[in-house]
Amino acid sequence: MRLSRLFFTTLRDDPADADMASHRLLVRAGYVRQLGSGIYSLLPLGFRVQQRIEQVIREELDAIGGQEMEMPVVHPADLWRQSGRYDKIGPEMARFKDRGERDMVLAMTHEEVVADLVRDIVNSYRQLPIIVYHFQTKFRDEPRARGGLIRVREFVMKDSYSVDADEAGLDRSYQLHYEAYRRIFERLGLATVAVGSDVGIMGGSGAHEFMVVNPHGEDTLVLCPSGDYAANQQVARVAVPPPTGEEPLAAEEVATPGTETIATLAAFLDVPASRTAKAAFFVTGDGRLVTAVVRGDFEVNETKLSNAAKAVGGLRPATAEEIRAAGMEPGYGSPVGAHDTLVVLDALAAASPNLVGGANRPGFHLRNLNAPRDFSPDLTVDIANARAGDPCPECGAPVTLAQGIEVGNIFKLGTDFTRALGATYLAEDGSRHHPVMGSYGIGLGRNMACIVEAHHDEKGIVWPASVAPYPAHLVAIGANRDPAVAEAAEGLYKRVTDSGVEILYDDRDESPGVKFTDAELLGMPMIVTVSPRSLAAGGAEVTDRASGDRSVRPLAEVEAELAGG
RNA sequence: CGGGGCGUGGCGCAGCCUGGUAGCGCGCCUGCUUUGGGAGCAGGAGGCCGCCGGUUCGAAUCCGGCCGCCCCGACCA
Repeated sequence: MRLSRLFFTTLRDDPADADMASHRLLVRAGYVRQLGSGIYSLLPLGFRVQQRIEQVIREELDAIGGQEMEMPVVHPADLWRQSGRYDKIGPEMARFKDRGERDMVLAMTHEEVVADLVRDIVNSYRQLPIIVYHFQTKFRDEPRARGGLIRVREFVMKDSYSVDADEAGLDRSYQLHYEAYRRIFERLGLATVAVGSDVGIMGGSGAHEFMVVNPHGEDTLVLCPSGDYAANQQVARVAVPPPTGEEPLAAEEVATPGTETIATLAAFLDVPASRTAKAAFFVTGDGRLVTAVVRGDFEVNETKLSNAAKAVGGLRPATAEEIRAAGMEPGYGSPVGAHDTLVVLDALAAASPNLVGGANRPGFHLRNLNAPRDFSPDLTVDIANARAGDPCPECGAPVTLAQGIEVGNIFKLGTDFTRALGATYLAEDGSRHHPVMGSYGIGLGRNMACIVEAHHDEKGIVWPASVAPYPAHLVAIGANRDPAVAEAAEGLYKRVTDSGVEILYDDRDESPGVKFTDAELLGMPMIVTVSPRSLAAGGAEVTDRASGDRSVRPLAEVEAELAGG
């Protein structure tokens, strides 16, 4: 591709609205342009990178038996009503009516379509298992786009779906994807950590997210330094140490004026926050009051609480009136004497005797609070939010926290969708079952951005060879005043191109400085310079973009290497 | 949705406070010179100052409303 013809432009200045390196560089180097908030065009260079990422994914999914297909972007709303998600999903799903006044949606994902196809096509266990996938545009009306290509509203995603006869089959398909994802991200040059994650609106029995550690990441990861444990903080377990053997003491009320926070309470009584109990109050989407009790030195993890309480429609903080209506006092609250509320006690708090907790009377707390003696929890489960330095739930070493960007995810869906859509198959013994599904996603643009995050320097992008839009960038210097340069560069370009290998060729009438700067900004793995100087030295100067190593090599040798792919 | 910031030529910005009819750098076009690290000289093109309304003799500038974009938070396969 001749740069003189390429539809692109480089920018000398950073765009004002770009914060992240990937955003800055992809715009400056002419790979992408923004059209609206969270909506981007891929220019020819960016599109080629996306295609190369796509090809890596395609190869690895084909290798585990995946079959590529394509499913529609626009779905009838009825399909989503059948799965129950039409009402479950909020305004992030775009909805519209077609000319016949029929409700339609822009698909955020394709579980429904796969389940619908399975319903039509699969009759027998002999047809299973199946892995299908496609690369398709998604539109999700995110509340806030951010970080350039990191969180956008319209994007191309690879989504694959496994359909198996039973849970054991799902486990195999899930494991196949897990391993394929490892290989994919390895080939893309992304260092990922697979973390256990929340299943969210998908339901299902298990999920992992493949995360790239990055300070701009939107998720917080809990990582064991020895690699024994990695989880999204949303679901990260908090270890419960063995009982101390401390005997429960008699509860006693103590006046604690003006201590509505754990910090003021601990200071007033001169006890560590870890010897207090914190009550937090929420209301579920269907109007139930949930009282969560964690140790005072922890925060409530709302995801874990919401899952434990099976909160329909999520949780919102309760109002003071709602708390008082259940017999509790904001700022001095505990489940002692409470009524009409689901009490969820954190496992660590349950294992911590003699805490200071609210007396449900303004200005008073209770010393030596102990469950179930002083109140009866409906549930005793882990609902505390993991902190840096907490012991790893596997090995006990202190965990660290890091921010991460989710570059891929895998979900065990189970039979929710096939059940809802009424897809069944006949087993060997003639019994009828719902196929078991899994779903697996990778966002292409986000991966492109993460690759740039991981592979750039102060001069520009440094593409890994696996995804570079072109393997090499040929720069002709002084071609318009030295016919030998023009002839050598044109000849090299023509013969390499004729061999079937496309490279970038800077044939523009620009100064050497501009050409070198652009070549480094654009980031092809190899920069080949042909100039009077290089010819005098015996050929073309070859620069490795990543290492900066340079050498002058005979034209024929460079040509052979490029043509050889 | 809450908080903050920003909207002036393709890009980056100044001008706004204190109203008087728009400027700088880069880029772009033409010519000459230059040619291994974002060249020089000369000439030139290009702006509904986000939109609507108001105040005023006069608005990029002051006032009101709206729209858009970015960041933090809320939210989130």
